Amino acid sequence: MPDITLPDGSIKNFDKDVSIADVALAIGSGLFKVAVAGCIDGVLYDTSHIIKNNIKLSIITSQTDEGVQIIRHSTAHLLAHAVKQLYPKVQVTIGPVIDYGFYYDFATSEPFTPEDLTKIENKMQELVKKDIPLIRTEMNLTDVIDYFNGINETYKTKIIADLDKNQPISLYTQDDFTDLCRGPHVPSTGFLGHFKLTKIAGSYWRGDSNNEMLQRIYGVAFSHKKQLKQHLNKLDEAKKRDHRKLATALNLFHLQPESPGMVFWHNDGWIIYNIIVDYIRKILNEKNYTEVRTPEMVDRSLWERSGHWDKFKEQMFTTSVENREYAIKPMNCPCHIQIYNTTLTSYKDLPLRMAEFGSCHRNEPSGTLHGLMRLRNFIQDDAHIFCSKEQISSEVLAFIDLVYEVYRHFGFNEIEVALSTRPAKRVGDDKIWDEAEKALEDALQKKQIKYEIKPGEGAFYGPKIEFSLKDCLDRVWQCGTMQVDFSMPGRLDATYIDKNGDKKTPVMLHRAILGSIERFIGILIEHYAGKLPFWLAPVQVIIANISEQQQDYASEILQELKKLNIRAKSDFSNEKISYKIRKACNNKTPFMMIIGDKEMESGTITARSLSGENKEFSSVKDFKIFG
RNA sequence: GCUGGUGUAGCUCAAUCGGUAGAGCAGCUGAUUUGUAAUCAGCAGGUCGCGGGUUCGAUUCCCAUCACCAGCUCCA
Repeated sequence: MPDITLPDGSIKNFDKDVSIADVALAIGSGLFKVAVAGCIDGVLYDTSHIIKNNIKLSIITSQTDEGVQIIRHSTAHLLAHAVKQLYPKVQVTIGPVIDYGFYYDFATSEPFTPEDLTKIENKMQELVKKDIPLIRTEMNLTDVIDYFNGINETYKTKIIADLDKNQPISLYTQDDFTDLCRGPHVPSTGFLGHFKLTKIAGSYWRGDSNNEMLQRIYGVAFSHKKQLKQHLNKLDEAKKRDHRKLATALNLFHLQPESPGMVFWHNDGWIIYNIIVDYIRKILNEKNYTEVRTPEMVDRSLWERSGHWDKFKEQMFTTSVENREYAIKPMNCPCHIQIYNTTLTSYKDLPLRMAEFGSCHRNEPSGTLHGLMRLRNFIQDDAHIFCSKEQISSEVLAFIDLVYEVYRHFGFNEIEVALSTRPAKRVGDDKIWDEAEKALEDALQKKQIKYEIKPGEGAFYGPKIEFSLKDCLDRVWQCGTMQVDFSMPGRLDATYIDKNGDKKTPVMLHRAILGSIERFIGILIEHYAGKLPFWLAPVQVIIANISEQQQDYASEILQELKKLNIRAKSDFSNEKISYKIRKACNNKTPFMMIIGDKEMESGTITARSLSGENKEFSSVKDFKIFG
């Protein structure tokens, strides 16, 4: 005879054991219709779960986050169900929930086609209409293995092998389809329906590229049609922000097959590039960095000593000249140590901060190249800080502040931070790694920054803090980084003289704020949908005349703007003003100054912002950005 | 690198069930002299990604290759 306490504190009493669904119905039929699960003591259960004891219960509806997660999970099962009905030979593997939806990996010799996707989607809708109940059963391990072997689902038996052998294993059955699953699930397929299959792709069994390839189907799912529609619209909008499309439209750069992963910067793109470099250079000067420039191509022997030849060889471009083998630099660090080593350094000189806008080449796998985001040649706002162990903490802390300051200046507030720890392929002993990882972790905790730990993802010479930004399709790209390196200075014989006159090996901090300048520009373009803020816009002002009579006067205005270091251009073409405005808007130029007889007579200027707002100024000198 | 898809004019996209391609925008020329998101007309523009094969004939079919797109794996 359970007493059930609801979240509002009220207690429902029942004279017999009840299911969560019964409780929902007792509260109201409206709630019953949207109840997808129940939560007891923080654990989620199906609505069919029978309650025997006095407990606290909250009903999970399709309106809540948890409810939507369950809907997505059940939709993945629905997808597998539909696929099995249409293609009985296909084997099912796993189907987890992801942001906005789900995917399901299938093992099949015949890959799915886009036409299949439509067919599968229709079949899924058919199953939704039938409102098939999802029934949970439990079995012991051997029975489950027998069952899946019996229906020739060998991947399922492999998954079961990894499960806890002492726990009963739960299965969910909908009609003729049964899947291994922890649950919970919606009561019946009628709770689903607001989904769309979005893409087909290959994936590896257990995420290992040595394993066989599976066929993955991605989908999005929501509890309401409106949300699904909104999401699909958002994706469409996001595609319009794609930096590759915008860069073509705005004539910023291009890529071509003869040099995959390497950029041809056009004038306007290169202007943006230089503005960014100038800004960073100014910041570095304030923060007491020096700037250097080192060779692009260095003899193999240096890379052997630095450890790159051993750990990084596949990703380096090499070339031979006069029987000597060279590598085009993938990183600047060994070269910076060469400069460091040319002078005898005292502990008083530390920390020594050496920056370079260094061009790096890395032989990235062809399938990973992606616009400006993933290139084979890019320039980093790289620097190496040579310091003593005692100085690590303050340098890392100062750098974290600097990263946030710079990102804010560019208009970014959403920054993801991760700590990547020692990889399998590495140099330096574990004691050194312990110290290095701790140094970074302490700094993050001191700054009270939320971060994710990525085990095994550090650089081969040291752990790193990663600062990442998202692109328009929510893909995360690492930009800034701070890496502690106790190994390379020693390998390349860097030393300093300490207080007692003894030779010591400095610690080296590898750090970049923007990371790759190219990638950062890609993210900027998408972040602003091409409408860069005034200080970054390659063309800041377009002067347009109404008719030919004002052309000379407009030319004078143009010259005045240029004298004020404003990047201005003219549009004196034989077009109507509305056409010129349209053109400037399409080019995302922040301001126009339209010169007609009125302006010529009064000597004033009227500026028009990209959003269409007009403001009058008494002279060019008085012009201030607005809007 | 792996799986699947795509590749036609500067851009966005048609067409040809095998008979060497067409539109809009951009460009150029001319007319128009215009007041806040497209004035009109004309012209020019393509070895149909590159290389083979089949065929009387290939942009179209087949093979190979390169690049791009999506995802996976990787990623400093």
